[in-house]
Amino acid sequence: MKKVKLTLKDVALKLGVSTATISNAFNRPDQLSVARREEILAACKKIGYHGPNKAAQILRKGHSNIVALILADNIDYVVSDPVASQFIKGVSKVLQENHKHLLLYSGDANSILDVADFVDGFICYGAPRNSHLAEELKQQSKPVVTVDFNIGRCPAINIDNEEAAYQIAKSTLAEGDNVAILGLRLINSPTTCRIYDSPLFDIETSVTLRRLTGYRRALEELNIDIENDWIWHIPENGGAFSRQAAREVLSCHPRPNTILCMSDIIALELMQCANEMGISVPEDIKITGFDGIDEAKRSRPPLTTVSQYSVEKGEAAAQALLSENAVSRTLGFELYAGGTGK
Amino acid sequence: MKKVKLTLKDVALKLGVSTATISNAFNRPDQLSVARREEILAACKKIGYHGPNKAAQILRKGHSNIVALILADNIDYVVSDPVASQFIKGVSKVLQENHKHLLLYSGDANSILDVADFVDGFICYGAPRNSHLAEELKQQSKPVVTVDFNIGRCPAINIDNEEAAYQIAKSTLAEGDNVAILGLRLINSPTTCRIYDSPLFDIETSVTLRRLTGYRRALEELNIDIENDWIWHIPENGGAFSRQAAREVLSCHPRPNTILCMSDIIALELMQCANEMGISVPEDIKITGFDGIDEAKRSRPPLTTVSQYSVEKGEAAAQALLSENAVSRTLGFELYAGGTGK
DNA sequence: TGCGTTTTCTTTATCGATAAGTTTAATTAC
DNA sequence: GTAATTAAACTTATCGATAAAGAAAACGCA
Repeated sequence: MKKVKLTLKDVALKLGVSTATISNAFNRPDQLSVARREEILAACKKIGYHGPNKAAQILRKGHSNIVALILADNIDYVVSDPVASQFIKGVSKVLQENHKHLLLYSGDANSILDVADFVDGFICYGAPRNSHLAEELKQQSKPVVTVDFNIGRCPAINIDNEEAAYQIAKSTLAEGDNVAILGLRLINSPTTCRIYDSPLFDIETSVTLRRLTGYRRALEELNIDIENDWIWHIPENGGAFSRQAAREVLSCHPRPNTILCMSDIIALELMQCANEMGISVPEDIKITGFDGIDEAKRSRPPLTTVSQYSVEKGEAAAQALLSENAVSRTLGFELYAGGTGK
Repeated sequence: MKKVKLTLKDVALKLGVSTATISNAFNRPDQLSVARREEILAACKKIGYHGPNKAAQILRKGHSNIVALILADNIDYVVSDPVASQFIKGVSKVLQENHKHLLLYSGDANSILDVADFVDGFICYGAPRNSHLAEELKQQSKPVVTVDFNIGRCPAINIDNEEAAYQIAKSTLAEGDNVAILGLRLINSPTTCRIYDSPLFDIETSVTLRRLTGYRRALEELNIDIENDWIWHIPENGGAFSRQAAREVLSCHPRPNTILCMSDIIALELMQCANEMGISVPEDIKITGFDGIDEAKRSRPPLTTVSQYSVEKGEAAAQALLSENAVSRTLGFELYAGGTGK
């Protein structure tokens, strides 16, 4: 058994035709007779030539069928987050249908230039916290689609975070409520804390700040005041960070009777804490989440939250990238009336 | 602003040196004087040349820094599965540390030949159900690491599924128990059902069959008989399929007092069903899971299960792929005594 | 000064294909 | 039967780099 790698040239030589003909047999059937084509393909199979080398094709053709999905956060964090997972699911589904491959790329890494030469485009999920990367994205000549933020010159997929937050808050709150907010990534701090007077992130790139705006609008309409020490900043959407905020807020005197959480993970952690501390939901405190992950539906009582259609978001992003003249889209959301908000 | 793509040649011409020198400036610093190198690098930055084209490098150098992670199941399913997510997390961590990129590849797709020409190696997570792919893997000339199964000629990362299942069963069961098993992927059926006399999958490639063997060993030691109609097959580790099995098993007369589940997802679904039906855990039935996902620890009562170190598994797989002379490894596990098994 | 060695840089073949442009063969037209 | 047209195959420049081998300059040492 020969272990040598066969090339187009070898095959051409062996079959006594030109390399162009072999190449055409594989990618341009109209350039040669059907009989010859089948003959060649059969011969290739026989001698173990599996088709043109992809690396060479990438160079020559200028595209690779690889799409890079840039995750603003660490990959290792993102895959554990149900919302992001669902998004990836949607992306990968559409890519597979179109015979494209998915390169998972962390925005933490230095630069997208590492892959820009060979991928066919970028989907960027979440505003990069690395400003360097944001700049590179803007200057990309390859197609780019942004999700949950926009950079102007390319299609963006969003939901109306402000409106969604407004609605969930409005549907839960009642005049006279004593409200706290467990926020996600509001200020530049690596630890969980109240926001006090810290400068907030840029509302242009931060989905969670738009949610805050929505909450505030609802609060205003109900004449409820909320001060900054009733708003928590949680740096990452994970159990440990959320747990600390949950403990703090539940230990307050007086304890708020309504807590708006900017993610389901946070809300679920809060529910568990409440349970451990003997506080009943929703009798003692009302809780709302955001995202609509599966686990929220399995909790007892089920979490009152906003469903984002994360899978559809992924699909929309991938479709936008693959289509020639895609436009930005704002996708819908849906209130999910669980049992924790009334 | 010129929009042309600069090449090594252009740069060389502009700077009045050879292409080789520019190339060396970027990848082989020892081949030219420090002064010249800095001069060149500075000039490149100035004219907007960001370094050698990666597509061309891949062809010429024969490697790409891309590692393909082949998922036996659909990607879209896998990213929603906590165990797989944790695994991916581990893989991506190690790859990032080594400046490699991660290509997520679904085993459902026709063939790995689509990417074999340019990736540096494969990590295959779970035995491919597509036998075609299994064959291709065996014949790969690129490095391959298998996880949760082995194909002989390349390093494999496993845990001792049989022993783990044996231990969790042994620690939970008592003589005289009336036992059912909710199994995962035991027979070739797309629907949830009891296994009856259907032929089981191959124990060589199926982790869950090894778990079954472990359970059986424990049952034998306790003189507990179990018949095939007390063993369910669930085709995928997801809510809907599990729910059906859960309903069925809980509706049996007489109802088993101990149910061994081959995944935490299944066990959690079972707990929820039990709850809805007014059956208490562990008073009325004891339940064990398998995997040790986070949600299992958050459930009430926490699930009694076996923790696999999925993240570590991912790390080990990636390390094995990257190291020259890697060997197969069997990783450890740990019993997690929740409140559902005693 | 002369000869061997080392450093620095250049020349050139090569990685494996594709697509535009040509040539040759086959078909149709009249 | 010959010109015009179409189909089928071939030639070759090119995609953008790298690495081996070679040339030139600089250096060391008697």
